[in-house]
Amino acid sequence: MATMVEVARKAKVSISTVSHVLNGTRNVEPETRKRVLAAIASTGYRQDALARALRRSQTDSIGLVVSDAGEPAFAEMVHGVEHAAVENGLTLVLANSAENADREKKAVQTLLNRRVDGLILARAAESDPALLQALEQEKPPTILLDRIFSQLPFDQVGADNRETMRQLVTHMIVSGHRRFALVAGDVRVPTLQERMGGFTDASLEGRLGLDEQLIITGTDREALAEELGNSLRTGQITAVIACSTPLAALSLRTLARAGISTPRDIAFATFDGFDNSDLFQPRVTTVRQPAFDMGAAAVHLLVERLRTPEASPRTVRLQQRIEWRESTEDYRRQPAGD
Amino acid sequence: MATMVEVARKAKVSISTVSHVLNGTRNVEPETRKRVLAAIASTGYRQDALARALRRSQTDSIGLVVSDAGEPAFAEMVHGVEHAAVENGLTLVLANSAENADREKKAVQTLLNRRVDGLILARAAESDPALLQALEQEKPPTILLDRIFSQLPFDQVGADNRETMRQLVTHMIVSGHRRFALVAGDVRVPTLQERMGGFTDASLEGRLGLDEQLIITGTDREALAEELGNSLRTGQITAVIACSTPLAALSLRTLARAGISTPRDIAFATFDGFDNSDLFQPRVTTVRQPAFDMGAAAVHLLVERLRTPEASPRTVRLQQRIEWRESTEDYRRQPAGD
DNA sequence: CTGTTAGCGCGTTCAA
DNA sequence: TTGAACGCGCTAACAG
Repeated sequence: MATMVEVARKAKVSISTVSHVLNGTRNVEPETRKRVLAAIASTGYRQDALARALRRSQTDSIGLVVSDAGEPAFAEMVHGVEHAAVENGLTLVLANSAENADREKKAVQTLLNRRVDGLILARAAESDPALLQALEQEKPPTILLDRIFSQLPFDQVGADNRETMRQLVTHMIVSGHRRFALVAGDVRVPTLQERMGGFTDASLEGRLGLDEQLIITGTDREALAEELGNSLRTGQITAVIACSTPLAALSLRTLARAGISTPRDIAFATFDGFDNSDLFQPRVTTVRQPAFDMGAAAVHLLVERLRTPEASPRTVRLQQRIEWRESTEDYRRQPAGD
Repeated sequence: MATMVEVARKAKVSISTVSHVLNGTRNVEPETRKRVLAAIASTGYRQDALARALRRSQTDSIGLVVSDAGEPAFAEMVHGVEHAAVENGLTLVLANSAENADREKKAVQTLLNRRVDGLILARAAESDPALLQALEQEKPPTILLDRIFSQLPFDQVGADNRETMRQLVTHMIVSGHRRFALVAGDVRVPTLQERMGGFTDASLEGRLGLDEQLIITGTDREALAEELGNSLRTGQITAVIACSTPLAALSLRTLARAGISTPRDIAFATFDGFDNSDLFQPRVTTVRQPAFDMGAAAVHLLVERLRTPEASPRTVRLQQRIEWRESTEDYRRQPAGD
């Protein structure tokens, strides 16, 4: 690899001149600039971003830690982050915590060692609280993505999970449902907690009895499926709501095993959901996360933060859209009480 | 940020000793090592990967350029690459070319400027041939992922697209189909070309007439849909095969618009396909790409290449699995000729 | 077993 | 308008 020295020699200038034409950081005689450019072309010189970063103490790169690169919603977020990053002249360094506190910590360490200019964290469910405290100490510019912890002094971007869930459930109550099963999953995850919160809100407003709201929580898929299956078998429940894509898959599978189909026998809705839902049966009513936009928003917040490090933290909540489909349409069965 | 100098001073040793306990690169008295470790902890020192990389001319990072971060198959590849990367102590720098030659070139430039130790490329369809030539010149360790160009002197990993398509079509011919529509899409993409090749192979072996193999190629979605729609309306075709997820979506949508349903009226199969296919109707027969494994394989090849730069290039083809489902099962209509 | 020191390739002051 | 020279933080060769 050619370095500046070779370019300088070839162009018969000093390396400082080369640097300046490269960065446009001071005026240089058109004539000499031309010579330099020619020398660059002929040597195949390429600026060493490492040395440059070391010297400027700025890498023009950001780190992104996602908790599950597998889920489509996260993949879209990554996509959005990458897109907005290049738009802002930033390179993206990606790490995956696989929902594991230890890997998450290591990932953050690695990224910090690489001197990324900023960090975007979609935190793991069992994330070590100490991690965030440590970050508060060192205060590298950090954005929390998707999973919002409201009392934290960080910039954050998420979706209005609680409100959207409230709307979803309210609508279903209005159309006659009274006995719900909410497949909530791991409620240590703030996102899922918010969704559960929205369900509770709507239940209160709709004056649902406690026995009419079955909330299924937990980490173990088998256990979740079994609990759902059992309660389905009572025949009371008229609507199932899943709080994430994996929970939806699990729920649909459980429904199928129990010989229950939607929308004929039961109503069904989910958050996040599946791609191309309108091509397939059952057409599932889905709360779509603006995942791409969330990723992009995180980058924008980060860029802002880099510009004004002392500004007070902001939380951005993006709106979600409810895509109503047949799985919640065909409600005919009325609960016994009516 | 604390530097080695501060750690050294605090531990009353030289910076070289600090470096050596950090990297375990030479023996050091347990006593002094302890002092150093203590100093590191108390200063909150963190090794600067930039300076280290500059000095060693090795970044322990790899660059990945994907052509469409949106498609699930690519998302899975990214996932696989990331996973295998950390396993090998490598950090992943991600870029997206969005199927655009220009962005792809810029991405490669950026990555090279960052002095990544190696490159993994899932190339864009309209990728500039000059790009690869340039790479051959500079020869940074490079792996071509998913889209294989057989005559190129690079390590490559792909799937056995041709063979799998041949099997798929042969099986369908055997079960009685004779009039196919292949939605092939942009056949400049090697992957899609291979799949088309497999279709032709099977047609030959199955003695299909030329009028019995409708191959729909092109870039414009509208045009593809229209051509498929038109040929569907002739009522001759008994099987549609889509060569990628977006093409499958487009095909299913076209079928729906034409009032044709699978498997009742027509057989349907696709490559790549949709997540959780077994939960939804129609249950689509799908050739599943081992995307995660392909990503991981690319990293392994890269690590090998870094170890032995002069070894001759290898091409790895991973096997694909055909997931047979109902969309190809229910074949009753026989072509008029039988 | 430990310390001194010369760069890695750049950006940036200071002087001319 | 240009050049000389220092140092970012680190590794590794050399010396002791």
